[in-house]
Amino acid sequence: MEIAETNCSHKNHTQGDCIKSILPVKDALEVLSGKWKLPIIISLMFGNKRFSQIAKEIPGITDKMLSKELRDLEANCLVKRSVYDAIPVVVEYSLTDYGHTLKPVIEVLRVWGTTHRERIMGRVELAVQD
Amino acid sequence: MEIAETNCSHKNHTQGDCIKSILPVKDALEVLSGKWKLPIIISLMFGNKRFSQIAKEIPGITDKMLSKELRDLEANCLVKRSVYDAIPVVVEYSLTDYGHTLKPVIEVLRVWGTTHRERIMGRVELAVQD
DNA sequence: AATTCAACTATCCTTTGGTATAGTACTTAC
DNA sequence: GTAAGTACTATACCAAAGGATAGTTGAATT
Repeated sequence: MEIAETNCSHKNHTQGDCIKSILPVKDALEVLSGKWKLPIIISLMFGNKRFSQIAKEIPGITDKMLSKELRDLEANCLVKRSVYDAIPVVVEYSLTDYGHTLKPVIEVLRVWGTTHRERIMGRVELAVQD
Repeated sequence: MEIAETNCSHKNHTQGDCIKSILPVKDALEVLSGKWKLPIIISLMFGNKRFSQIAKEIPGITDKMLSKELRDLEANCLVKRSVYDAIPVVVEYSLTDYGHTLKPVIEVLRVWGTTHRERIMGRVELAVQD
C-alpha cells in the first residue's frame, strides 16, 4: 500500500549533492577537531604569543594538550613555531597566512554561538522567562 | 635580564577579548560536536527525510548513532520529529527554523574544507583521481 | 646551594565517542 | 508462515581524547 503523502521536500535531489557537501565539511572539521584547536587559533588571531601566554589565555588547558595541539596545527600548516635564541630561549607561535584564512570560519561560529548562547540562557523577551 | 625583542604583535589587547571570542565558538561547537551531527544537518538541508533515507545518505553511520544524534539535535531544537500515523507509521525529520540558521556556518565550512582538500591533495595534479 | 621560570615531555588513568551485533513491534508481501 | 521493511532500542566492547601529576633542561635569581 502507498504511504500517505507527507510534506517531504526531497522531490528531486540526487543523494550525490548531499555527499558532495558532507565531505568538505568533514575535511574542515578534521583539522579543527578536539576541544582546544579553535581556542588556540583564536588566541593567535589576537597576535603572536609564547607558550605560556597562550596557556594563560585559554582557561583549563593543560601544558600537555597545548603542546600536542600546537604540534598538530603546525603539521597542518596553520601555525608557525619560531625559536629565537635569546638568553633564555624564546619560542613564539603565530598563525601562518593559511591559518588566517580560518578567520571567516571563526567569525561565523562566533556569531552563531553568540545568539545560541543568548537563546539557551533564556534571553526571551516575548516568551516565558525562567 | 631583558628578553630580546621578538616580533610579537600582542602589544595592547586585553586577555578578555580573547576569551570573549572563545566562549561563543565553544558554545557553537558543542551543539555540532561529534562525527555525525553536521552530516545529518546537511542531509536535512536538502529536504525533509525519513530515518532510513538519512541513513542511506550518510555513508558509514549506524542506526544507533543516527537515532542518538537525531535525539540530541531535537533536544537542541535544531531538528523536528513528526510522526504521521499512516498505515505503516511514518516518522519524518526536518530542520526547524532555528536549524536553518546554521546554513551560513555549513557554507563557510564547506568552502574552507573544499580549498583545504585541494591543498592537501596537491592541487597541481589534475589527472589523478581517487 | 636551592628556588624559579620557560617550554616542554612522560606516564598513568578515566571518560567519552563510536562500533558491532543483535533484537523488538508492527505490518505488508509472497 | 516465512520473509522483508520501518524505526528504532539494548548490550557489549574498544580506541581515542583528554585530565592529573610529575619530571626535565638550562639559565637566572636569592
